[in-house]
Amino acid sequence: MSTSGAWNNGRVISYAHELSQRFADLTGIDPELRPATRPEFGHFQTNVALRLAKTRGQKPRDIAAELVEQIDLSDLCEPLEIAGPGFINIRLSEQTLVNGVTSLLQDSDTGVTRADDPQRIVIDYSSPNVAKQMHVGHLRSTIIGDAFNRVLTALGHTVVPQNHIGDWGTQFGQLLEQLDDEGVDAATLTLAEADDLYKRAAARFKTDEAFAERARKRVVSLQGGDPLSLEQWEALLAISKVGFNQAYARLNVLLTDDDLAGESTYNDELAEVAADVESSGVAVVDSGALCIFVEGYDAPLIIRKSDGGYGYDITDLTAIRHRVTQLGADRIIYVTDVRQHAHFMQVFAAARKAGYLPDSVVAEHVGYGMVLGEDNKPLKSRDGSAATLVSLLDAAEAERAPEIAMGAIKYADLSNGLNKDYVFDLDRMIQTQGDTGPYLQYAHARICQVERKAVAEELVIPDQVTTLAHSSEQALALLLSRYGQTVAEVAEVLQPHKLCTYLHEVAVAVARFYDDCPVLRSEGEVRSSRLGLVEAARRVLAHGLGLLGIAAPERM
RNA sequence: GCCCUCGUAGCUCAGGGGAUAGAGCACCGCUCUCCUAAAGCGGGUGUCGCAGGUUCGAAUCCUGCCGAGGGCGCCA
Repeated sequence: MSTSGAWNNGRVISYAHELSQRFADLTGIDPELRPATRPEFGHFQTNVALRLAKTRGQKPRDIAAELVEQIDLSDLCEPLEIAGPGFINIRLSEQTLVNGVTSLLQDSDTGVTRADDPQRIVIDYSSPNVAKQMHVGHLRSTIIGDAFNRVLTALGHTVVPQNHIGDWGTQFGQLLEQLDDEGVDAATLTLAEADDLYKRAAARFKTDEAFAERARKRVVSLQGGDPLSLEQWEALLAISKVGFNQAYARLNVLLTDDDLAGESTYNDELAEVAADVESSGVAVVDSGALCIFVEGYDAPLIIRKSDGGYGYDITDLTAIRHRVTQLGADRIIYVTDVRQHAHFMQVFAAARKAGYLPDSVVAEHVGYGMVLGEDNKPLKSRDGSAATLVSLLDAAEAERAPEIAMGAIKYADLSNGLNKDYVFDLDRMIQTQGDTGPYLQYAHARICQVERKAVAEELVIPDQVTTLAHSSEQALALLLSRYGQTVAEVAEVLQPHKLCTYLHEVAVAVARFYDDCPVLRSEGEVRSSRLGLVEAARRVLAHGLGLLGIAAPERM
């Protein structure tokens, strides 16, 4: 690779990677190549000389001079410069930037390179509760998980989404009793009506002891297979799916009914798993309950409750076993509320102990923070319960066209660090100024406009560029060359905001280029190259927004 | 009590061993007979919560403390 320049078997390669490799070959250490912190420092910088100074016992600037003498980057770069205490500053040549944009234009994957070792990756996300409306928390899980799905798929992995819906909890006893008491046929309800009915049932459960007793018994009979109860349960499931799918369609997420794998899925395996961990000695009976104690945690996982029932600990454990043995997962990603972090860490540890999660399989919990209202408290609806997902989508669509509104909401959610809470500020997120979804969409739409006019003038959108003389052209070209690497990083660290930050930088560079460099009013080779550059930028924006699940409209 | 996360500009947040700590918003100017001004350009702010330590170098790593939020046996 070290002599292949900007090309690698026709695939787009990262300059950062290439340069990094050459310094590593020469020095034997990671050069920690970084984008330059200031434009006058060039395009990239490395502190490798500073870091070698210690072991070599030489002055950093002397080492830098030595390295600059030895390394040959003339096929890619301008002459290297040594600055400050011993930094080596690297500036790519215009020809290198030109080649980079051309290779991007000729790459059907827009610079995203497929993984060498494609994996089967299970992502557990969305996970709404049956007979309840989706709320803000599900919004986050759904769009974050959807972004992971798209990013990992783009890198060539096989993603197996698992929508772990809450379809088997104790709430069903209350629901079914309430249905009977009100004489309601579950199949006739909407999801919102079912939600209301559940709220009435939950209120009664707290105050009406006779009702509570009936509800508890009803759970037992449902889980014992009572045909009438099962029929009602299935009806609730059916109307819930309708509601979920409406929300997924509006959000344009990839989930389908094929991805449903609710809690009830594992019901038949629970007794077997309990028996297994008990006989292997991984689980022990403590205070009447079957428990797995994990080092570092005071409280055990409750595999089987003292009353003989099963809870979520064993369901999650069994789900891991299923995902490893049946779904063939190499990596499992859970996208849930950050408050469940300790729970999943404990479940992973227990699963390793029980032999359900081999060391070869990576399990990760990605926790996200709360969505807050203007008052900095969890976002609530009028009645004090958590705000529904539908109400948020409605509010946004009242202000903007659907694909802009959804882009605004998704970008606002994905562009913050995941584990932080954020305030749902609709006015801010729908603006086209600032670090927002609509700003990125606008940058894309503007490029489309230029291209439409070009085509109307019977120009062709080229698949190569030949000259990039202006600093705004070069800045954009350099940024575009970092796209594939950025996507790969997001896949590794599971932090979508890094892609958001990158795409915002691209949009800013596009806007600046747009102001500085007329495309259609330029001529000849310059015009052709600018059309090519703008097309490369359009592809990166469209592709990147696509990975975030955000539409890239051609007009706004 | 134990554990986790967070504390960076007036506000919302990036950055997580390296050069003068960056964006966006807000505020004040400037730029359309010119591809969408839904934009761009210019203008200035910081005890990086506090105190020690490690290092040639710390916002970044370590320890302690302060502050905010969260989690800790039969709910999910």
